Amino acid sequence: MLTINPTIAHAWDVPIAQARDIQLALKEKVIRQDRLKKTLSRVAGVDVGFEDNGKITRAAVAVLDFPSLELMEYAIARRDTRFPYVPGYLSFRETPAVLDALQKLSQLPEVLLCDGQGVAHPRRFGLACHIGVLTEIPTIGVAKTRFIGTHATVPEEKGGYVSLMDHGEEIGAVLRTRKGVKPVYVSIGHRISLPTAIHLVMQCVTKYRLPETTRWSDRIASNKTGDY
DNA sequence: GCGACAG
DNA sequence: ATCTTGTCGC
Repeated sequence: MLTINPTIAHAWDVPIAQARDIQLALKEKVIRQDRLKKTLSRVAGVDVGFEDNGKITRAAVAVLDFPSLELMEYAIARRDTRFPYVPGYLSFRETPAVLDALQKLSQLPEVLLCDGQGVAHPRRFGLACHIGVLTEIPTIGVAKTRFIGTHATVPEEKGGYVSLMDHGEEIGAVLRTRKGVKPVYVSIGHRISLPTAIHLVMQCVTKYRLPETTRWSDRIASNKTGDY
């Protein structure tokens, strides 16, 4: 089951200024080194969607067997949306529902790929970090578009990548998961190093741009087509 | 002051 | 995120 350290648990329905304080306090808890199982057997993806013009937040977690990437289990959770979308504070809008979904799983995943940034964030505490620090599950941020940072031209071949930089600091990697597709933005969430995160994301990719973990959670979170 | 801005 | 059709390219 999912247990959150009461020492770091906090309110979600807070003003932006307080959300910022929470980020500044929790960013110190982020572990940027590998603290995950050597041999993985369960990897998961999490994504969030909305219903009723945004009134309802819906989170979906898809757990896949590793390395076969076959869907093993999934969970969906819905709750009233309480926080607006404000760049830099996405986690305050989406995390509550994500925690609910994780709580429904029969077994927690050994690593979780999140749909958004990890430390590639203005205060180095994006969605993936927030979910990771609260749950202690190793997490990786896999975003479809850039939020902050600059980078050189990304090599065209599959698996090619360059550092995502911000004020001289490496905050992530811009990774070409397939030849001829737009790259994805990978960053540390919690309990994993960037090299390991990049490698793991590639291990979760088959024939599409996005890793299977996020493809499954996307599909489940948005009630789309697909058998599962 | 003027843009940029995860989902 | 979500609203939405056809269309260009491999």
